[in-house]
Parts: sequence; structure tokens; C-alpha cells
Amino acid sequence: MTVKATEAVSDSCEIEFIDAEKVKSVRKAMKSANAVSLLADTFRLLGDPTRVRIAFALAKEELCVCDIANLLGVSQSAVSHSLRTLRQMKLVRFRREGKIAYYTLDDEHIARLLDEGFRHVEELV
Amino acid sequence: MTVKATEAVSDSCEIEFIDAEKVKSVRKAMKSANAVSLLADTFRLLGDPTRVRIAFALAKEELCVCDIANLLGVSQSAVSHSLRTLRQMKLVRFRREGKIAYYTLDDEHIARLLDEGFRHVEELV
DNA sequence: ATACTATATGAACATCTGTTCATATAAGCA
DNA sequence: TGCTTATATGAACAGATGTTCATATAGTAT
Repeated sequence: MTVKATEAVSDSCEIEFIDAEKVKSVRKAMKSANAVSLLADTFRLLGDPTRVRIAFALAKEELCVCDIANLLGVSQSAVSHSLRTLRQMKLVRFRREGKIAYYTLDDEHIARLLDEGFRHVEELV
Repeated sequence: MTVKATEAVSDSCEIEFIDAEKVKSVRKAMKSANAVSLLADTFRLLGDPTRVRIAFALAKEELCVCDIANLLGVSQSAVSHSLRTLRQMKLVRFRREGKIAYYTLDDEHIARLLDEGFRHVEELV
């Protein structure tokens, strides 16, 4: 079902499209570059064992920086840097109580991402 | 509610724990290092705009390498490299039909990860 | 066989990322 | 005022990552 292309990329393949119909429908459903970029940023932040553990811990309990560091066996500085990037992408939020900063997940989507993700990897055995 | 610690990390904070109870309960719930590592790998793979778009496209339609490359405006080589890493983490699977390799998402978890993720970023406005 | 083509892959390169170290800030207490 | 401590952050460095380029492989057709 090879069909002529309307806008093929020169470097990709010689023939234009194998199935132009499917490509067209997917192109129509495709998310905006901005949404894709934000989502990739979100996943990239979670693409690190330390931050996965931080996020998982914060899904269970509100915790301060010090307790997170001790829980994970990671330096305070490393945790603080990680929390900053997580904060910038709105994955976590925090409140200050005197000297202590308490962090939690920012919304339920993140907790569900973790759940769904763990369900996936548990199938990998 | 500061309590004595049983196993604090020296480099993290001077005092041992702010709230040992919460830390203890989180520690009990914590996933294995292996599961965490696999999940971080999974997220890291999706932490790239090109691969997010590939995964999203494959959530909609089964597509060959050539059509993915044209759809995204990316070189065939880049797509093939990306598909390889996605394949290695069991995020996608493929079937061969003659010269052509058709790819799809490997399981429903990945599609749900994308959905949940997009729902999160859409709240970032 | 040869020619063509869809896909795969190794190497190289520039860019990005996570941690460490040192230091700064800010809050509580003497 | 000082002293202590919980957190934040900038700089730097080693290691990882995505793309490109060149080339290899595998399947079709002549």
C-alpha cells in the first residue's frame, strides 16, 4: 500500500511512505511540541534511581530533606539538588516549618506514573 | 519529634532523624533496588522528545521504521537507534514482514504512562 | 548472480547529567 | 550578638546520552 508522500524527509528513506493513511492519522493525533517537550522533561527527571526513590518515598509520606537523605543513604546536597529539579518541573512541592522543609508529591498523576511504571517493570521479571 | 537513629548517614545531616517513624514506614514500603533501577531506565528512555513521540505514535498505530522517520522528521538511523533501546527495555516489540519491520508498544502500561504523563503536563499550562 | 532498499549498528563527537565539594542562606537558640 | 543546623546552590568533573556518518545486513526483484 505504498502511496506518494506530501512531505517526506530526504534523509530517512528512499520511498516516501509505506502507509500514508496511518501516518496521516497519527500526525493528526500528535501532541504539540511543547507538550511533548514537557513530558520528556518529566520522564527524564524520573529517569534516575535516586529521584525515583525520592518520588516513591514522597508518594508515601511527607518528608524533610534530612530524612530523605538518611532514608536513601545519599548526601544532603545531592538530595537538595534533586528536589530542586523536581520542584522546577512541578513534580514535588514543599512547605517550610522553621528550619525544616517538608516535601510531598505535587499531584496524583506522579503517584500514578510510579504505580503504572512499577507494574510495567514487575512484568519484566 | 526528633528521635534517635538506628542507621544514619554521616554526610547527610548532623542530627539523625527528624521523624524516625515516617522514615521507618517508608523504608518498609520501598521497592527493591532492581525494580527501582528498571523503572528509572524505563523513564529515562521516555525522557527524550524523539522517543516520547515514537512511543505516542506507536500507541496509536503499528508503524514501520520508515514511516516513523518521515512522520517525525528524523533520520532513519536515529529512529532505528531509538527503537533498539526501546526494544531492549521491552517498551516496544516488532514483527518483520519482508523488508519491513512493524513496531508497536509492548504493553498497555506504556500507553497509560503516556496518558497519565500528558495529563500531568497539561496541568502545567 | 546484481541491483535496490528497509533496517540495523558501530564509532565518534558534542552535549547533557548527577554527584561532590565548598560555601551561602536562613532559622532557632544561647 | 554569636553559634549551631537544615537547606540551598554554584562550580567542576566524570560519566552517560542522542545524533550523525558510514557501513553492514537482510529481503525483494530482475
